[in-house]
Amino acid sequence: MSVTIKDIAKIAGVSPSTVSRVVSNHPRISQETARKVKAIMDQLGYHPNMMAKSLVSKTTQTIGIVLPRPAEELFLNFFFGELIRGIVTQATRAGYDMLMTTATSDSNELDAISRLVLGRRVDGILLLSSRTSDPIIGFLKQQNFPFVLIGRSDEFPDVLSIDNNNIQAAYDATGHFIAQGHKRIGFISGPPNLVVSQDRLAGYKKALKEANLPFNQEWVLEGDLLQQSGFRAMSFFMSLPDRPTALVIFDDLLAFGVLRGLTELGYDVPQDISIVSFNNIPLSELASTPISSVDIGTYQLGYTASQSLLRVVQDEPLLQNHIIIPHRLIVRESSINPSIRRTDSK
Amino acid sequence: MSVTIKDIAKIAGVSPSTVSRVVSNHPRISQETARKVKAIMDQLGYHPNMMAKSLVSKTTQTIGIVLPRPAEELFLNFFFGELIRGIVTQATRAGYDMLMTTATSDSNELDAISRLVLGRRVDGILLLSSRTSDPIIGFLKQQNFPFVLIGRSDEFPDVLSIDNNNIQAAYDATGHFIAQGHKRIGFISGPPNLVVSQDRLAGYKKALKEANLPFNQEWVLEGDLLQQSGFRAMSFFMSLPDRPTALVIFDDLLAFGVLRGLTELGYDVPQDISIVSFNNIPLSELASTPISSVDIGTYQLGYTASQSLLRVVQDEPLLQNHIIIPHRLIVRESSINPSIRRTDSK
DNA sequence: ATGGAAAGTGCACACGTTTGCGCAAATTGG
DNA sequence: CCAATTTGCGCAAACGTGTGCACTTTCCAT
Repeated sequence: MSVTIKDIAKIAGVSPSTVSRVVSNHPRISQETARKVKAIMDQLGYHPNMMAKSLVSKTTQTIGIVLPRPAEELFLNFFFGELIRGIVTQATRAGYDMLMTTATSDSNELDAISRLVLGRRVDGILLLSSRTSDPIIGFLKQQNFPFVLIGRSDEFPDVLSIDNNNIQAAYDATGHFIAQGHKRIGFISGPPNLVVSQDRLAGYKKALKEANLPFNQEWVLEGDLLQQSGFRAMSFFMSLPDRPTALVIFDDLLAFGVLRGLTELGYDVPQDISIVSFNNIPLSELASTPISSVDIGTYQLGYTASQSLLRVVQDEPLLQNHIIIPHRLIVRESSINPSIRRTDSK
Repeated sequence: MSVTIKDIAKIAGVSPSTVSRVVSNHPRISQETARKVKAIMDQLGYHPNMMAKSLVSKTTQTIGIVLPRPAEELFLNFFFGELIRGIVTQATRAGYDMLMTTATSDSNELDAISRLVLGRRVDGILLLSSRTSDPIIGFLKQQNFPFVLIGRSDEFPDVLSIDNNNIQAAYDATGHFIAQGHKRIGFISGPPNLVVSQDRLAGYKKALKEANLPFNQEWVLEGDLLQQSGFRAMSFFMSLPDRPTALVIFDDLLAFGVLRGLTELGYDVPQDISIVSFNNIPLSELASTPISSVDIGTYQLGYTASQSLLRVVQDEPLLQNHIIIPHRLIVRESSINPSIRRTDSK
């Protein structure tokens, strides 16, 4: 049995209300009573029961995140760990805890969310990925429940969101190859239902167009977030009679798969084929050929998202509805082809 | 305002008690009433308020984890993401959520724990790392609060724990070099206050001893969990007049740092120096020289720990107090030195 | 028919807090 | 010195749910 406010009250010879007011530093409590009650609390090791507190205050000091797919697939990608690192750091600093649950399949993700929301377990929700069409957003809006989206929603443009400018990011990455004189640039995309996949594809197309390079549908493949699909995409590209000389790849883990496959097949990176990818996980620079990658400030993304959510939850004014975290192309060996360079400078 | 049990009761023309019994499938409720009440619940979209439920049932359907250090340092290492992946997957399957918080410094970790425990926010706690001396364990035991330790406690041998046999693991890794004829084998350890660091060091010593190789204190360095310290350790080793030909390294991330440093200095792995490390993060095989690593079943570690904890929480019998997850040395290029091989087979 | 058990439901209280309101005592100002 | 205000505290209700107990009704066996 843990010690309650009533126990304290009884011993201190005051009413439970008074004890409650002491813990919440109510102004109309005398110095003396406060001291006496606090002493007893310390002595008995009192800690407020958060469940009771939440029940009446209708607030939980907790934010929720729902991992968008079975966690198993998800955490394989370093990206999410980094995101969560940002979130939990900020939340903790602000005195909030983080409740994490996961959908066991794509279909019951909404169930998982409503368990948290309608069960009043959390004060706000952080959405970790944005799909092109997402019933969850509609649900949360309808419930008028505080949430922040990491990513972007085309369906609901007024939703609070933290994102990168992924169009620009892909534009930069592709432009990096164009500047080197590459004419045949392929693209390995992410899951097609993610907004970020579409944005990066759009940036790729935009760069090609501005450089008057033809867009070749055969040079665009879909991947997921795992190495294997990078490997598969690579195999396909290399089997083409007219294959690209450079690849823009949706994610570092995919790029690792591509790199590995190319090496196994005896191709040289960046000599035979150059690659650049996104997210810049810490190990990109430690690959057999250090991988050029667009750093999207993953940690910052999570940290800022948590910060915005807590602002909303606490009814503080939000400076802007959409925050863009800056990106930066980190050029490493995988995307600098010396031979092409030479051709250029001639 | 969300719909409560009372609302349902009023509409259905029954008492709140009856509704409560319907949701919990109490046997002594007539089929008819149950159907009627359930229909109304569906129609109004009833969801039980978990806070109220927890208050009376004294159970939260939640397990807690406290990240042992500031989350920032922690998640940089892939290991923890993998661990959490195992935990959250199992917990979700069992119908539990996971509450995550973090200590903002080493000193207030106990505060973070007691917030969860004494605030009755969680039903059980998972301890992610085991230090040689840890006040948290004493606290939890004294509170008689359910918890499971990932690792091992020498102070409290009866504590429920999930661990690897790290002594054997390091013994195997070291033995792998000894078998190849290496005589000068160095060791880069982890944080000295972790039990796992000590175990692996012990396994290393044991292997040396059995092979009648001298133990050289100069060849044992302490690192942390980050690349940089791997780099530093490597620099030191290479500056020695009489330096090791093989290194056993506490963690993959450290190994990445070592590998990178060696490459930068123009040394060849495994020719000039062979390395083997622990944890086998997915990227180990994708390093410039694929890194040999002892796979400790990280995901399994988390999954099993969560499973054990939930058993305890639900008062189910536990089959054993200490579970050992098997390890396996994955040999890759970084630890196979062809030249030494040749010498051996002659 | 009759007694006893079983089924079905409601009452009232409990869980540990917060908070509006009321009241007495202390303080203030003219 | 008295009225008006302020200060300090307790009462009681509320938050949404669970559950022991009692009560009525139905069922079954004798």
